Amino acid sequence: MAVTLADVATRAGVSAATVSRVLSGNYPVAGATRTRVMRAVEELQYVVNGPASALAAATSDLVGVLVNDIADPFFGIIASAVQSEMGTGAPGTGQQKLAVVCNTGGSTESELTYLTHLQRQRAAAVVLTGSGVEDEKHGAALASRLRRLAAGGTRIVLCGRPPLAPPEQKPQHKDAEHKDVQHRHHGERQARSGRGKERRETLEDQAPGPRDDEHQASDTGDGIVTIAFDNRGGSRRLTEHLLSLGHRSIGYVTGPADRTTTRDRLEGHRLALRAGAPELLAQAEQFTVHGGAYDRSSGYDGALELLRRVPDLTAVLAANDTVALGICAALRDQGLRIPEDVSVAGFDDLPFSADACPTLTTVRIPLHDAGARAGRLALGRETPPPGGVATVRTELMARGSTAPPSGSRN
Amino acid sequence: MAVTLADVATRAGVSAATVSRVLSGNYPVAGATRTRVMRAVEELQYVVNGPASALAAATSDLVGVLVNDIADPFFGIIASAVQSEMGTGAPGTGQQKLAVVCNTGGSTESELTYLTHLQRQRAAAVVLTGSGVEDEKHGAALASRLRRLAAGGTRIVLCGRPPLAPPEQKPQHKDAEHKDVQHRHHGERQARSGRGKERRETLEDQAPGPRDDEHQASDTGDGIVTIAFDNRGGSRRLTEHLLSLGHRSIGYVTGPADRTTTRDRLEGHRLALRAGAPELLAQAEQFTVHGGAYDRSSGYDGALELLRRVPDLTAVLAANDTVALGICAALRDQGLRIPEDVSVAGFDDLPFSADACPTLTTVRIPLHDAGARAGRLALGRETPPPGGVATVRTELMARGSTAPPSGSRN
DNA sequence: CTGTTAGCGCCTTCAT
DNA sequence: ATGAAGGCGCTAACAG
Repeated sequence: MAVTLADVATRAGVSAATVSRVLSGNYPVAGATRTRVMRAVEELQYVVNGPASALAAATSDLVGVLVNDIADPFFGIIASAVQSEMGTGAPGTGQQKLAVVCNTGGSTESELTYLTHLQRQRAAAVVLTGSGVEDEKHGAALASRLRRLAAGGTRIVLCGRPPLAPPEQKPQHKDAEHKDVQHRHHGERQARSGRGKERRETLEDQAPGPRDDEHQASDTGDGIVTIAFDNRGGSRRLTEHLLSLGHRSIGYVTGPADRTTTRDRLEGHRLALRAGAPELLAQAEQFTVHGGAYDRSSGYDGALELLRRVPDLTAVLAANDTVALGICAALRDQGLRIPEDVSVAGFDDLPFSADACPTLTTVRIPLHDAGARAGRLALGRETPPPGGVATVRTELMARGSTAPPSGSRN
Repeated sequence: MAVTLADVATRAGVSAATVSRVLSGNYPVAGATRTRVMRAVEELQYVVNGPASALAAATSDLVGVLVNDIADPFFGIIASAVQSEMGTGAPGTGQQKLAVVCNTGGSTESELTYLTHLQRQRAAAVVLTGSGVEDEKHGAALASRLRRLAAGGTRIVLCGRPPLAPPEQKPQHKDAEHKDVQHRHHGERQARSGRGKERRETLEDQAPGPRDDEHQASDTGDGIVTIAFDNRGGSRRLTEHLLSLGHRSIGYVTGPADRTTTRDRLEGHRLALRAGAPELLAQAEQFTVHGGAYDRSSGYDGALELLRRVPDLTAVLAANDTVALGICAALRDQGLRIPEDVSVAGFDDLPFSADACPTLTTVRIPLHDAGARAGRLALGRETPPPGGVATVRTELMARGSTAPPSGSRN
C-alpha cells in the first residue's frame, strides 16, 4: 500500500539498511549515496512507518503530558512550557521529542487510560500535571502503574502535585482514615499517610516564607521526579495578608474536595488562622464552602452560599483565580462592591487576573518555569533535585481586590 | 525485557493467537479460556506493545489535534471539546480513540513536523484548529501533505480555518500577488487565490447576517472536512454595532498579519465601513495597527500606537479578547475611561470576557460546539456537511465596554 | 562505507 | 474454538 523503505532502497539502488542509516543520520554514509537516497525519498514522498520503526528500535520519541483540564490556562501554560523544551536537537536528526498533551478531565479512569496508552507506545517520558486525586484506591493504582512505567525506562515527572507516597506501606487503620476525611478541615487532621510530623504545631514560630520541607523525606528511589508547588505557603501568606488588613470574617470557597491542591491551600489558610487569629478556627467550617470544581460557577454559587451563612463577610478566598472571578460576579450581583464591601483573592495569577475587575489579589505560581523544568527533567536534560523533589516558590500578588474592611455595610 | 504476548500465552496455557483474540475481543473465544487468559494478563501486568500491534494491524487509535497556542483558552476549549467526543465505545473494547493535542506555537515548521509524526504513527484522524498561515509556499506544502494523509486513510478536519484551496492551480502571476499583499488592507484586494468573485462589491445590499457562501465552491472531493468560523460576518456586525452607536473614529489592532483569521476579521470590519460609513475607508490604514500576536502585549502596544496616530479615537476593535484586555490596560494607563472615553471590543467571547473590567463587548464563537463537531467528524460519526464545509455562526455580545462616544474628552 | 541477516511483538489467514 | 506459521516495515548487529 504505502511506500516502504524497500521501495526507496530499490529506487536509489541501495539496500534498505543504507536508507535507514541515511534517514536516522546516526551512521556514516557516503555523500553521494546520501543525496541519491534523499532524492528517492523526495520523489516517493516516503514517510517512515512509526510503529515499525518503534518496534525495531524499541524506543519512541513520544512524551505524554497529562492535564486535568486543557481549557484551563493553568494547564495550558504548563503544557506549553513543557513542550517548549522538547524542540532541541537539529530537526533532521530525529532528536526531537514530541510532546502530546492528554486531557484527563480530572477523571482518574481517564488518567489511567492515557497512562496505559502511553505505556503501550513505550513513551519516552510522561509528565503529570496539576493536583492529583486523593483517593486511596486510585492513588495506589496510579503509583504502581507509574513505578512500572519508570521501571520500563519511561521517565516520570510530577508537576504541581505532591510526590508519590512510598510503595511498601500497606493501608493501615482504615477507620482512622475515614474519620480523618470528615474532620480534615478542622485543622487537626493527621499528617499525610506515612509521613507524620508534629512540627506543624510550632509553625507560629516560623517566618512566613516558603516551606520546602514538607516533602523532603519522600525520595522513594524510584527515579520519579516531582516539582511541587508551594500551595500551602502561598495560601498561608495570602491569609496573613487579609488578617493584616484587619479582616476577621473570611470566607473560603475551595476546589473539589478530593484534590491535593485543594487540601494544601486550605491547610495553608488554616495554618495562618491558627497563627494569627486562632479564635477564628472554631467557626472555620462555617466559613468554608466546598466548591465542586475549579470553575467560575463554583465561585459564583459558593459566594452566594457564603453570604447566606455569613451576612457580615468581609473577605473571600478562592480556590483559584477562575473561582475568584465567579465570586466577584456573585458579589457584584448582590450589590456589593469589591474591595470596599468585600475583599476577594484568587490563586495562581493567571494572565487574566491582572485585567480583572478590580485587579485580582492572588498568589503567583511560576507555571511556565515549572513546566519548562518539568520538560527538561523529562528529557533527562537536567539533573533531578536532591531527594527527587523540588518545591517552587509562590509569591503574593497584592492588588486591587483586597483592602481593609470598611466596618460598615448596607 | 517487558512481558509479551507469548509470556501471557505460556502462563495461561494457550497459544499467543488465543491471547490476541481475547484481548482484541473481535473473535469468539470460549468463556473459560477467556477468563484464564485475563487472569494471566492481570498477574503479569501485561500491556500490549503498541508499535508491534500497530505494525501488524496497520491501524492506530491516535487522533491528533493541532493547535496554535495551547496556553490560549481559545484552543483549549476547542481541544477539550474534540477530546470529549473520543470516549465512545466500551472502555475494554479498545474502541476508544486517543486524542493528543499538539502545540505548534503557530509555527508552520512545527505544524509540518507534527503532521509528519502523526503520519508516521498512521493516525486515525487529525484535526487542525485555528487560523492557518497565509504563506503560499507553506499553504501548498500543507495542502499536499494533508491530501496525502487523507489518501492514506487518515481523516482530516479543519476547524476554525478556511478550507484548503483546490490543488491543481499553479501559482499564477506572482507579481500581482505581491502587490496585493501591500494593498490588501484598503478593502480592494483581490479575492483569494483561485476563487475570484465580484459579488463582494454589492455587499451593501445584503442583510448583515452570517455569510456562509464564501467557501461553497471549494469541495475538492478529497474528503477533507472543514468547520469554518464566520469571522467576517461577526466582525462586520461588531463594526456595525459601533457605527450605530455613533462612532466615527474607530481603531483596529489586528492579529498577526499572515493569518487567515486576521484577514477575515479585518475584511468584515472593512465591509461594514464600506456599507455604513464609506467616508472612513480612505483613512482606514491609519486606523489599523497590525499586532504581532494574539496576545495582551500586542493589544497594549497597539493601543498606544493608535492613540499616538489618532488622538481623538473613540473606539478600538481588537483581534481577539486577549488583545482587547491589553488595549483596555493601555487605555486605563493613559487615564482614559472605558467606555466613557473609548469603547473597546474583542472577539471570541472567551470565558474571562464577561468578567473583564468593564465587561467586554465581543463576538461569540461557539467554540465548544465547533470542536465537538470536529471530533465527531474526525471519528466518522457524523456525516460531513454538503460540500465538505460548514460555517458556524457567530453572535454579537454587546456588553459594558462599548457605549456611544461622549463627544468631549480631556 | 555498504549489504546481509535476523529478529522486534503482534495479528491473521489457514489448518486442525 | 484453538494452534501454527508467515509477515507487517524497520533497525541493528555482523560481515565484507
